Amino acid sequence: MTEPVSRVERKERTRRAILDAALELSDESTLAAISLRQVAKQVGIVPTAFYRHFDSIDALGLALVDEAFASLRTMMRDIRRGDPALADIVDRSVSVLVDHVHGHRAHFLFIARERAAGPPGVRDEIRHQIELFERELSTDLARLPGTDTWSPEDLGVLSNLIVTAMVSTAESILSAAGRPDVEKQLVEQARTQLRMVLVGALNWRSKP
Amino acid sequence: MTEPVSRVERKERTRRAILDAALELSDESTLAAISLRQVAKQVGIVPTAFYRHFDSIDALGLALVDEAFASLRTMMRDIRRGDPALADIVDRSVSVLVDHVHGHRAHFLFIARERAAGPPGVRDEIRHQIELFERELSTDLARLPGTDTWSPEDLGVLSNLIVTAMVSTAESILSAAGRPDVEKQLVEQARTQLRMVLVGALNWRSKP
DNA sequence: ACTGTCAGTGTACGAGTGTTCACTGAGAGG
DNA sequence: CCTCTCAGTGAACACTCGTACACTGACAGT
Repeated sequence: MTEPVSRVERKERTRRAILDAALELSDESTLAAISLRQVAKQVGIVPTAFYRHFDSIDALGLALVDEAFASLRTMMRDIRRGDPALADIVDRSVSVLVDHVHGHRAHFLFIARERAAGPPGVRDEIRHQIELFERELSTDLARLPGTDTWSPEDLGVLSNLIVTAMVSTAESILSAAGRPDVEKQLVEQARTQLRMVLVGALNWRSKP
Repeated sequence: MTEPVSRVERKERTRRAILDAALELSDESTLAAISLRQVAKQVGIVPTAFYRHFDSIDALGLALVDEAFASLRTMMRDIRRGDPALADIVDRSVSVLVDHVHGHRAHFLFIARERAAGPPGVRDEIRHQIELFERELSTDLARLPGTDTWSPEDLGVLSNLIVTAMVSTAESILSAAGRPDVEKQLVEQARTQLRMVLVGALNWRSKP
């Protein structure tokens, strides 16, 4: 079963266990309210051993942010993959988002919490990553037909609106866990909102 | 100066001091990470005296939520007051929002944090209050001309989108404190987003 | 003037906190 | 084989934490 246990491999395994433990504890509390000792107890190591892997809880938080956004990036790739048929781009985007929220529930929960309440460094990093998403979306939108008359500024503004709506949708879905009817309604709402925004976009002229 | 100090008045004064202290401490941390003793020290009372006013930190949190949303309600009234001239309703709404964010910075900061990371009871209450705002906005929108063809569901969806965007704007402005140029840009972005949504709304037909 | 109420005090407790330090012992490299 | 590295140990430190308890003394009602 667990035969080849090299030294570095063992260390990496413990590191993972620490990350998972912190993620699990973040379910019920904030990172700022989690103690190094709680994490250590959950992992099954002595508190001081924690320092072999991270300098502080804050550093652990930054590592978790990296991890969470790495999985978000694969989500974006999933959305872009395949046809850019404008007709069902909305349905496709929303359903991929919902799938990822379910598949990476802990990560989304962590980001949602720490975005507002995490240590300053963690908050800044999350804000920065979300900003990167907006920029990516912006260049994607620029490739769409009908956006010729748009100024780059307006494209950015639109991207921000869409990303904000999707972040909000993800957070709502998280808090609707275990109530499939509520979730279904939220998904339908997200679809409608995207369509509304799209209708607005198609009738928009920059510098009106 | 401080002549008429009746008993109940003294108590109320201490209660206010506790609320203010908690609000101030929330600037740098989450309610869940704030200790009863920190609050007591800041107020200048002994820790056990805290219980004369609140059963727990959570109860304090709920009181703060009530207070914060009371001031938000006056904001809504400010927006509604006066002419419903559709032309400058956007500019008016945004500028009132910005004014209130500046005038009640601590309250907005508190809500933004606790909305995502507060104790469950506090989170639920905030969510509920925001939902009430959406409903209010929904009935306001229904009074606007051109919404005849709208279904009540779509009105709710649109309200949610607008409220979400405004909440996000408020949070962004909070984190842009001390950088007037960034704030100016955010305000302009909020205006543009509302206009985009409005354009979408005017071209919308329910059940397309 | 006498008395009851009650906001605030002071002490004490057991439990949990981050961080230090010297340590152990299994795996890696020569 | 023998040494070096280093993930994890365990005791000890000087705190902070929430809460229980008996208390004081100024105000309010009679």
